[in-house]
Amino acid sequence: MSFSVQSRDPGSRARTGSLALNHGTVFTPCFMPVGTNATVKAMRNRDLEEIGVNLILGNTYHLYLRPGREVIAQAGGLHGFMGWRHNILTDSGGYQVFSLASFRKVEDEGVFFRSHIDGSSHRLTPEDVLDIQMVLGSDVMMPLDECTRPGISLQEAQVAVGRTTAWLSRTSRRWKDRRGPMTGLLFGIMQGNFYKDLRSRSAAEMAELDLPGYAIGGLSVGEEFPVFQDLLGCSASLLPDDKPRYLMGIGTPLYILEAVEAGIDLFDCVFPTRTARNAQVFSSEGPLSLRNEKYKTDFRPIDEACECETCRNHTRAYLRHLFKAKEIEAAVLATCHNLTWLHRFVCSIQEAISRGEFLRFKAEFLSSQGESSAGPLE
RNA sequence: GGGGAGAUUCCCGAGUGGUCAAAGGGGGCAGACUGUAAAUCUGUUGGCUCAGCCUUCGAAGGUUCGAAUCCUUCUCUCCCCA
Repeated sequence: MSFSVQSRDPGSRARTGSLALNHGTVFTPCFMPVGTNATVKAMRNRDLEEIGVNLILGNTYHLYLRPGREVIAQAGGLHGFMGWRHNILTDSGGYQVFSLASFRKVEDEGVFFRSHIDGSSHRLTPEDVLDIQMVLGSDVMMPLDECTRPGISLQEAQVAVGRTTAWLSRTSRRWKDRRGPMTGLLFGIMQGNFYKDLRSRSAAEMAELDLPGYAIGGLSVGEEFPVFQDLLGCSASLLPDDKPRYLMGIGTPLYILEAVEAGIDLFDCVFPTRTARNAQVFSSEGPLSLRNEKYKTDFRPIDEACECETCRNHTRAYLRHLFKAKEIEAAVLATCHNLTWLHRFVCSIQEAISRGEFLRFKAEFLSSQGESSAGPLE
């Protein structure tokens, strides 16, 4: 068994655990920075190592289109290609079925789509997607799924979740047939849109496949926070307790706290890296928009309590200047801060769970984030 | 000394009688961003007692129902010839 629960919070479903992967053991709860194109934007591998990151996310769809599986195969896999010695989880491209909806057509056999880069036509089956991830040498592979937007009808959601489940069976069969000693783990992905019955059915059908881990997909796709909260609680409780649970696509403090409370072990999100490039940074007092005029002569670090390289060496006023001047270093420093800050935040959550004080930690954190606990955190 | 071009809202710059508080950039200010088509995108950017009114297109006069746009004079800038 690659996953084991280490401690449980008495007041919630939160737990700590360890997940043994091919490139090292990951302690959970764990936030994975997103490195879609074989790089976490604005970060060098060494920067990530210094932060303490040992699991990042890559994207099969993007890497398939560019540089292409042949290049990465010749490089001996994605780790070697990008020079990353630690773990990589690869997303399948299921999210692009959602985010690039105007470019694709979904059929039972697979996804037909036009490249967002050059418009060329492609077809990817669930088997193709698994095969590509095996070429990449992913430590955790995600199956092709159909991520749907909020507001679709029950009938549409049924079709999508049925297809996702069927694709997962095919992916699982392929994985079991072809895996060797160093093959990465395959996780299932729950879908079901915002229909609890469908979520329940999806979970039950996934569990029959007895996979090493299970993910919740199709949340945080534009729904209101209470809707997210409700579906998350329900969805997480449907997944097996002895397997890692991965909530896909969340990464703000508030969402992470909700996820951990619901028993989630892994999560990933572009939010910390993207918003850093757009001048928004986390702090213990809530998020800061570094371009704002009020920081013009604010010579304090982003967060007095943060020990990241940015906070140790630079001020808000300097960061604001770099953003205003459109200097590359602005993105580097802000990204470094956000990933460090979030990593420390998740480490604190781990410690709180170990002490059995997760709910207290959550309450204290939320009250420290200014007047609104929900607004600025999102 | 002679000839020519031009002065527009924070900047550049379009506009040549009404639909112009004035296109488009830039800059400024603010907002968004959650399995990355994102170092991106959106809003806003004269004033006020704000569905209306006032002030504004180098300055001052004038023509006209009406002018940033036409006429006169002036100021300044740039280019060419002596």
